[in-house]
Amino acid sequence: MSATVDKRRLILDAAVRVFARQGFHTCRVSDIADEAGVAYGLVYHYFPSKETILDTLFLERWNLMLATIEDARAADLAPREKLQRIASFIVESYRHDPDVMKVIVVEVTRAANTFGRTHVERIMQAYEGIARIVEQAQATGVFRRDVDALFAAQAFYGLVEQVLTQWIFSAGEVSAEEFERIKLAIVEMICVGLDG
Amino acid sequence: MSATVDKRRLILDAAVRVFARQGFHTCRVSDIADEAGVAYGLVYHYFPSKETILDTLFLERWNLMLATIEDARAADLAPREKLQRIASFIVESYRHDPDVMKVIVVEVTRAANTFGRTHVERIMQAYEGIARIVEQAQATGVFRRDVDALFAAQAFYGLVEQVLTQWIFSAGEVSAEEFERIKLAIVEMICVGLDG
DNA sequence: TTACCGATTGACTGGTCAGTCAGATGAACC
DNA sequence: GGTTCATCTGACTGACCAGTCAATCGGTAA
Repeated sequence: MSATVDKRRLILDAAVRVFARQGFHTCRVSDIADEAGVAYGLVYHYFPSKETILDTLFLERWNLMLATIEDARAADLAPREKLQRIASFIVESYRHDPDVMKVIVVEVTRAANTFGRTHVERIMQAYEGIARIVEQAQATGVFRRDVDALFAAQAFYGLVEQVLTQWIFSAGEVSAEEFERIKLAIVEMICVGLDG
Repeated sequence: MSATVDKRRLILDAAVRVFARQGFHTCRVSDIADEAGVAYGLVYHYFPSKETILDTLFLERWNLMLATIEDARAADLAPREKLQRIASFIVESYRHDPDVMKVIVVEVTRAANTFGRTHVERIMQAYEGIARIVEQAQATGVFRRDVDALFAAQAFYGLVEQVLTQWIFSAGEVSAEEFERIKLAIVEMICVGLDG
């Protein structure tokens, strides 16, 4: 760790870009090294394996997410505002660094079935945190009681992830208005539904 | 194509199991051949590449899905029943062959970003079909008009996919009651929302 | 019986790439 | 100058695997 540049960080940031562009399985470790402007071997000085890099990237962001969910849950706010905070956090995460969210959604969340049993647990923690918010709202009568809380949490998270997927697919720039509009639309959709 | 066994079909079915178990990138073509009880070379007699096998599996099922969506849209039913048909089709698809749905959710959506631009288009067709159902329901006043139809379609599909993901995660058997319960819960959630 | 041809076999090849390692660099300190 | 140690370098290796291909099998028809 020098005063000039943190090479470890440099490698992580490069890896995000490469994973987002080429996909985890398709890219080579040398691509990451090149993108970071660093020698091949240095990657293995800081990380024991290619997969560890992906794990690190995922955990850095996901832990922030879990913290946000817990903060929202514990906050003195209406249930709707709590969900709003979480939706906003995820949308802002994408806005600030689309590549990280793309990698998380495409490479980790979806792939968690095939490998990394560890991550499944961490991913579930997010659902459970959101479910707890729903339960509390049901207890106070703000939300209907005849919906399973975990199911509601899945609906919420599923919608958010779908929105990100849509942005990832379209590959074009998303406008500031779109970000703000969607943030509100997500919560509105989940709370009120389609019936007119 | 003999009267005894269709080897091509045998290979496709084996591939589904292998992809679901090991993941597309992680498995070897020889794993597929072994699983099918067929010589390695025969795989390449029927398919030009490993990726083509995945494409074929995806298209077989996705085309059924697009047909179901179009049928539902054109049917003389309440909008809610139309959505119900689609949700039921996907849930039943999972019930009947979880491996196929797992591969589609996990591998194809992932691949759609990195390569296979073709698939993105086909995937979008599903959203658009659902969106058309929503639009029609908005036109007749059954659904609220202040929700973007494509966004509503995403919410619907996102929830369904999330439910599948949950079942894939849990890796245990899902009961018949659970399947029926969830089918209804999906549509209820999308139409009515959480507000009490 | 023979000739033909698609189905089937599995050994082999050529290229790829994750991870290793022996050594270079340079900063800090004596 | 010399010693030490973390940082850094990139050529190399060993394993792996998608895809090829020459050979064999077996059914059909002349």
